[in-house]
Amino acid sequence: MRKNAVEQLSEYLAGQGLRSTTQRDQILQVFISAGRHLSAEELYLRVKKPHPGIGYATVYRTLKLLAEAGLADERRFEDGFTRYEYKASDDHHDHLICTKCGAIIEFENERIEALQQDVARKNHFLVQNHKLELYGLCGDCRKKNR
Amino acid sequence: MRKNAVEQLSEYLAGQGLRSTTQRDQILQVFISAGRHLSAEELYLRVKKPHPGIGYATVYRTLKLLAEAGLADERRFEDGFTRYEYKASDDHHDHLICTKCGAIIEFENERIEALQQDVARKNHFLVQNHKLELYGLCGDCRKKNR
DNA sequence: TTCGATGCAAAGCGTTTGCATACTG
DNA sequence: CAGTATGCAAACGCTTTGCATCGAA
Repeated sequence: MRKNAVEQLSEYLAGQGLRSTTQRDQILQVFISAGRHLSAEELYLRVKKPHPGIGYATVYRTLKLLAEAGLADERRFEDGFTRYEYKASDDHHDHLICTKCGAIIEFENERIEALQQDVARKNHFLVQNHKLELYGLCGDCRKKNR
Repeated sequence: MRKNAVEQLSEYLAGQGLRSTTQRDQILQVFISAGRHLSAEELYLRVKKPHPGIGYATVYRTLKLLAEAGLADERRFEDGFTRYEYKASDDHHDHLICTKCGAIIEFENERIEALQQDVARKNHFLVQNHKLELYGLCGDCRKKNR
């Protein structure tokens, strides 16, 4: 866990005139330690174990908050629901997604990003954000298929 | 409109033991002539004008059918609902999406696709499909912003 | 003590489905 | 005729919201 994620949240909250709460801290900690690409439901279930009183809505609200605070990225994959991932400061990456087992592999590729900028420039477009997903079969599923 | 799209649908239906209906043909024709990236609702509204009797569900069901028949691509953008686009046989492309006015610009870039294959190969991954979306400001909106 | 945050349940919203009826093959 | 397709409305699944209560500042 990044050493000052909780602080980063506190600062954001303070700056917005919002309040720090135990629930928000609990959710943030579980979120960070739980691994990537969680749906709201997955996070809710994980948070619920140590903190049974927590409500579904609070998880949703906190996740949106984390996204606003720059601590989480919100992504919709093709499975229809929104997943969140903890956002380390400047670590941008894209995804390989196995259509059979659901595995999600991350990758980065600077050359692709550079080409994206070329495309944008040619279209007088200013890129703020992008999303690249490759759907297919992961190594394991390819083996099993044979 | 591609000259034999209706035939292509008929063939698919026949092959699957399904039936050709006037609604399916009407929806397909409106879909093709209506331009790209339609949501089910947009298509429903457009089909409704000339064919008021048509039902919402039929549009949804037909759209899924067209996707199965290979005549349409189903995509979820970040605005939360599914959009469909008419699929010319081998015309693959990606999207620039303006976060301000909603404009969708298409592009193709072979070098990016080649690099995607490299990434996949390194991860023992077999790509079946991919999705690249660049979100940002289009030329018009950049001008207006100043 | 004020006003934002929480938890619950209900509402929203796009999409899907059950069912009686209409129509294709 | 048999069985699929349609249209309507109700159901769905994920997400958001209203409201009374709780708790941070």
